[in-house]
Amino acid sequence: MTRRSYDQFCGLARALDLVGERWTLLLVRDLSVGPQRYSDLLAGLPGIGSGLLAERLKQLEADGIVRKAHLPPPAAVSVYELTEEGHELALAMLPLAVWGARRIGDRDGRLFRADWLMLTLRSRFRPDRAEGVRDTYELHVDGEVVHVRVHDGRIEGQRGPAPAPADVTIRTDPETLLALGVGTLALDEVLGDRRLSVEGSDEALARCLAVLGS
Amino acid sequence: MTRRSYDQFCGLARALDLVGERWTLLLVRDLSVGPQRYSDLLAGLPGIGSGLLAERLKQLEADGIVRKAHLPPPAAVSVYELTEEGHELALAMLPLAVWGARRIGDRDGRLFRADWLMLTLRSRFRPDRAEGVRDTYELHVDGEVVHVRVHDGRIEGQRGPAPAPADVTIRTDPETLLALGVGTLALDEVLGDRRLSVEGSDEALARCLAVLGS
DNA sequence: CGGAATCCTCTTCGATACTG
DNA sequence: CAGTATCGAAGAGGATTCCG
Repeated sequence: MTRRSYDQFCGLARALDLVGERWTLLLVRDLSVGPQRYSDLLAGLPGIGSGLLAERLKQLEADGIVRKAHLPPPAAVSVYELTEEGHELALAMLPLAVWGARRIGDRDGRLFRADWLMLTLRSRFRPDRAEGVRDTYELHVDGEVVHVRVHDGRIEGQRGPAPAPADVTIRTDPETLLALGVGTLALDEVLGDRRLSVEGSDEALARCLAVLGS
Repeated sequence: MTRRSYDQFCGLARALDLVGERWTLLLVRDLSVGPQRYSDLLAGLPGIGSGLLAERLKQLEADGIVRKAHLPPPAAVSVYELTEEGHELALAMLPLAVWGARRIGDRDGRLFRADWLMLTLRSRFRPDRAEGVRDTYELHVDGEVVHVRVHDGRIEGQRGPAPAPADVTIRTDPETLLALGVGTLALDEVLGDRRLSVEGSDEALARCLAVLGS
């Protein structure tokens, strides 16, 4: 059970030794939005197979990238979550995700989950424009809801609807949102379009645009 | 010969479909320093196996990341080089390389090549401090020589010694240089140290430090 | 039912040998 | 030198079983 290694004194080779195997980075992606249970991870990655998921999680745990946490009763379930190192990794793989998003082509029947867009959304975040902003933006895409909270110059995504009424609510489709995320489409180009609809005060919308770099 | 795909409408999954297989990103790394012949690539990646190298190159070529070029006579050899897309990829994988470099531990007998440090070196480059700088820095590490040229606010690495006398020449060992590259060690900490020696005018050295973010 | 370990088949990898 | 061909070994995928 000794893991294969490139055995090179090189940062990239080392990173690939740790997280270069099949499924590993996608696991980190899914956990980067928030803790997940084993069965949620399994369901969220069609094709992985239970044994492989268990093995990958064990590796990530051994490497200090993922940690198992137990939610207090009455929930009393155990979840997997990223460690601090894991969150640094999630940040480091962002440019790769953006590179891929620019070459993604048409949807073409591929699986889609709204929380994957957290990645591209995070990549457009401009901390320098977020000073003093404390907003919640809700996103409806393809029947799913996610929201992001901006506060203290940071951005944080979550699955599901916002706990309190959102400052801005955006409804759109995966293709449009992805194009916005990678910058091949500007938000003003689709504002009056049927591909996208927006709710919220003009002020909040202006902040949203600024913070997300449009 | 149909390639396996995650089949997800997600930038990261798409990137991994394209370059997530074993050896692929290391190939891109090696080509990011300059064109290479088939046999050089093979020799530079111990363990890859000739068949796999040929297949990966074919895939990368089909995806527009790598291109085959024929050098004019009398050299008359064919080499592989990155396309524009390939160079964008090389840039996008940099943060991952830095993340890995911070977790690389001790050398411990692992293979090392000086040109791999081009990656971490590039990651420390500060274009904003490079205005008007037109320098060449030569690096001697572990018996190998590489050099970087800074001009027009850009940085470019090459294997081998600098064509003209370098403005700054640095001699050090892999561990020290990697630590400098990821920022766990500051250059002034080792300047008077036996781990590192420097040649060049004080002015050139000051520019070198500024441009490489020390 | 969540969280795996096991078994079996198929694909991919790694190493060497071979060819234009 | 630039690749193909071949083949045993390792890894992946899917279903089933086990355990609390």
